[in-house]
Amino acid sequence: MNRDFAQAVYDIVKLIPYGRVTSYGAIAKHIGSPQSSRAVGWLLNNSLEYNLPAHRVVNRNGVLTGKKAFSENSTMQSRLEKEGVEVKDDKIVNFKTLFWNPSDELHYTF
DNA sequence: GTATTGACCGTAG
DNA sequence: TCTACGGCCAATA
Repeated sequence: MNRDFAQAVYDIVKLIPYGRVTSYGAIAKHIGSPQSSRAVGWLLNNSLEYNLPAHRVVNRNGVLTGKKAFSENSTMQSRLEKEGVEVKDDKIVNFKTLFWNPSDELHYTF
């Protein structure tokens, strides 16, 4: 597997603050491959065992497209709601407000 | 080495 | 506003 790519994705996901969310595209863009959002999603699916806050990562519309990847079909939504994120019909209500841009954390500079 | 799949995204009609 | 298509990247068969 492309270790560098995977590592970068995992590191960024780990930086997502409590109660905030981001998108696959934003992560991919921050890494340097704006078109690799699919790979990001794939990697997250394979990193459920890594103890990452993967539930804070959704698609560009704020929809919980990856909820079915979790053990229970409602695990993702439950965790988000537990963090104060309002979820309605599988999508984040205040997505635009809760959205966390990785660029805000300038720890990562490419 | 080729084909297919997947937690996606942007553009065009 | 909604749908369709193509493209991109990593992993698997």
